[in-house]
Amino acid sequence: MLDMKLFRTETEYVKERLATRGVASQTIDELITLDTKRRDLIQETEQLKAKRNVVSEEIAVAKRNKQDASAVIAEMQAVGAKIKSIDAELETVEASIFSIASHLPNMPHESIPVGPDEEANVEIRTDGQIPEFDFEPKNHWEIGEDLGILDFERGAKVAGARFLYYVGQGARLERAIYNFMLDEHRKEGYKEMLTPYMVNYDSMFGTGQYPKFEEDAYRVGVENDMTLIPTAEVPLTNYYRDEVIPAEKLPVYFTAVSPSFRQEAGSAGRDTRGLIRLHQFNKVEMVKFAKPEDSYNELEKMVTNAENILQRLGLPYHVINLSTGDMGFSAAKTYDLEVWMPAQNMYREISSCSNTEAFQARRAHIQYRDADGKLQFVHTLNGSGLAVGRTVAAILENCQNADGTVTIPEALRPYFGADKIVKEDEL
RNA sequence: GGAGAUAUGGCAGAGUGGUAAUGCAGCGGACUCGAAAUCCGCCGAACCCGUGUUGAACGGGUGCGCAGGUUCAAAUCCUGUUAUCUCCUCCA
Repeated sequence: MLDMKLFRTETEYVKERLATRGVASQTIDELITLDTKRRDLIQETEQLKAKRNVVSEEIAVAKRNKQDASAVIAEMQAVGAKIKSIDAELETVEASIFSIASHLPNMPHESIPVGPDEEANVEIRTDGQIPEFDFEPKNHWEIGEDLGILDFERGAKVAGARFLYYVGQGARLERAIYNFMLDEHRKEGYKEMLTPYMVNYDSMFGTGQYPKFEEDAYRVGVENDMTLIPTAEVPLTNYYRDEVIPAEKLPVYFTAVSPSFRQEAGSAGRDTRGLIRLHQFNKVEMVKFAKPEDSYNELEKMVTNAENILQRLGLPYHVINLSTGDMGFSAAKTYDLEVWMPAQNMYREISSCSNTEAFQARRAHIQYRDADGKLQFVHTLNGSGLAVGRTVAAILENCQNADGTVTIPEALRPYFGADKIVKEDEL
């Protein structure tokens, strides 16, 4: 959520910045009209309430003195009715303001490329050696199925398309990867957490998924409305919802592994095979709460933390700065890490690190007291470190051998307990 | 799942229809070489609106877990709801 004051005071600037994210300037005009209306109504009702307070005191005095107050009371009944009708009107105006404001995306940071879509993204740097094969490299799902460590067929039977079983060494590889990632992040100062996998509406609102993207999430429960988390960012960021974080604790770093549940509405037909696009996948997440003046420095450090995982695993990748058109709803600036996938001969997203500035903090009411003791919104950041399923896919493809086995990256061997994946017994 | 209790500033804690006590903490001062203790004073209920400033102030409204309702007037009465605690039930 953006600061209403900004719309009033910096109207043209806000219009210009939000236009880069596809927000029509009429929407801002409408918002400002409603805001003016709101403030007029507030003044109107508050004057009447001030009168009511004064007269109520007079009535109290009269009653104490056993005097008749029925004439004044009758007069106040009319005032009360007027207040009620103005307040009702005010309520509808505020509801309109809320429904517009809560659907507006964050303002993009000055340093990001302007453009309508991913074509405008800018590559920042590349790292790692793209592997050369003296054989035709296989897709990761072929490798996984041939080795008997990924079972998509039975996943589809038991749950549906875009679900799978990891089998034997596959399950062990997944576990090795997220244990490795969590240990790395713990060393970098992140507090390891385990979070709820279902959250309430307010939490989904706080991080910006709701109300605009309700169709992307899995809603469960009839009596009490819960949502399966689409990312651990939601429970981690909402940890401090409606709280004031003591300034000396900032910055706060959290990390957690969790499943992420996504409907993938609108991506029918894309990435229908393999580990790239699933309704349920594991992800190690990083979340930070920082003072505004530190948040962009913290973003750079977070990207470094995600890159470190790829470097330790020896996976080639590049870092891109997302354009205004490709960025997520809550983000002011986002770096994506894309890992090289040999079989597809292209980079695929494996991490996304964003600074949302005060956008989420304003929705979720997460504050701290600055040096003057004033309440300020913190800045929140989130990043994947990394998507575990896609990491499995990248390892299978980049580390595959001609004989169909897969070599385990050095850093993972203590976690995996072997140096290569060999064919599983048939089940 | 059933029954009961509780929810008020940073903390503790009064307030059963007339418009949020008090204590601790905090800030300033007196006393003191200094501190503690003591005494005096101030401040404090996340917020919103207006005038003003740009991080001075003033005025008004709101605010007692949350959302509604009754009333001229609600922390107080009514309804719903959430969280916590205790007991029962169930369970890993």
